[in-house]
Amino acid sequence: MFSSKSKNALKILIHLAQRKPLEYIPLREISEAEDVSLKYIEQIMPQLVNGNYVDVKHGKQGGYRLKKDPNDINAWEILVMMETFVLPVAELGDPEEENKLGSTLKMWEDFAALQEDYFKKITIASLAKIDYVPDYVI
Amino acid sequence: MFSSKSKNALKILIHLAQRKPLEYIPLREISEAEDVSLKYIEQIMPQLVNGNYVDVKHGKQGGYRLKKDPNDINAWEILVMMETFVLPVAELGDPEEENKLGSTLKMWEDFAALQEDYFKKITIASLAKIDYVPDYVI
DNA sequence: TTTATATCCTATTAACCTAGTAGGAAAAGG
DNA sequence: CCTTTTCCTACTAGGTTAATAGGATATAAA
Repeated sequence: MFSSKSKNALKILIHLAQRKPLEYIPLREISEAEDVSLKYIEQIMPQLVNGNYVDVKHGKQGGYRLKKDPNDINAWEILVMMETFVLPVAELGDPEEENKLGSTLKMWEDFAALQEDYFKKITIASLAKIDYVPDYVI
Repeated sequence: MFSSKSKNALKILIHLAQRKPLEYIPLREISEAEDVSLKYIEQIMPQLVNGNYVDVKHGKQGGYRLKKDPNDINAWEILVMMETFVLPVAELGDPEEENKLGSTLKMWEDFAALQEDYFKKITIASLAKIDYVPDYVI
């Protein structure tokens, strides 16, 4: 199961993508619109800032805004950033550990690839149902 | 991430599929071969019995044996049986909850279907690399 | 009938993770 | 200086998992 942090991070990015570009949106508005507590949402934002997905402005009239074209953000990178693990089983990646999976190794590897491909094809723009996106050159 | 119960349940079924059919295999042997503690494996077996995948014989010369043709057991049904949740997000299934997912709903639904399809196509026989399986009519 | 072998049942522990809450500091505009 | 807003850090409660453990029960073989 994906965490509520992942789910909410996606919802936040979608919300920002649907708002007027280049305008700073305070968390209070997102919190009310998406029905997530302000305090909880506050914990998600630093990662989105750190990942260079959003821009911050402090103080009055401040808030967050998208820093990238939503066509250039895919769901997979957000999940990877927010989740502790995105692997179907912990053993993958370490050849020593992978041995323990025996004949199931390929099944898990192929599934991991399938999952990654699936989410990489989904963009924030497509989720936000945006057709045309103005310049995001900031 | 899938639990170690799921991983081990699959490995146990594969082990049984690779052994001589109709013969009872004691857990001690599986425990040693697959490097899982006897006590831990003991907790997994009741579910496999309950799901009608294996047959039990108590006492001396007892143990477990496959009750179904490994070609007729797929990985998905084992995962569903062993995991508390197999959904990518908890909201799926309940229309009220699904609303909270907003425009990400379809993404999660489609992924759930993709995952199910993927694992349903994988049989214990294929994992065990068995070509021909004798009668499992018990 | 005894003994060794096996499963069965139930409890417990430790570790980890997550979700959500909370308080107050710092930044910045008006 | 006041208000708005983010930032930082700590905390708590709850749930889940992995793994261990002890002893009861079943059964075949000697």
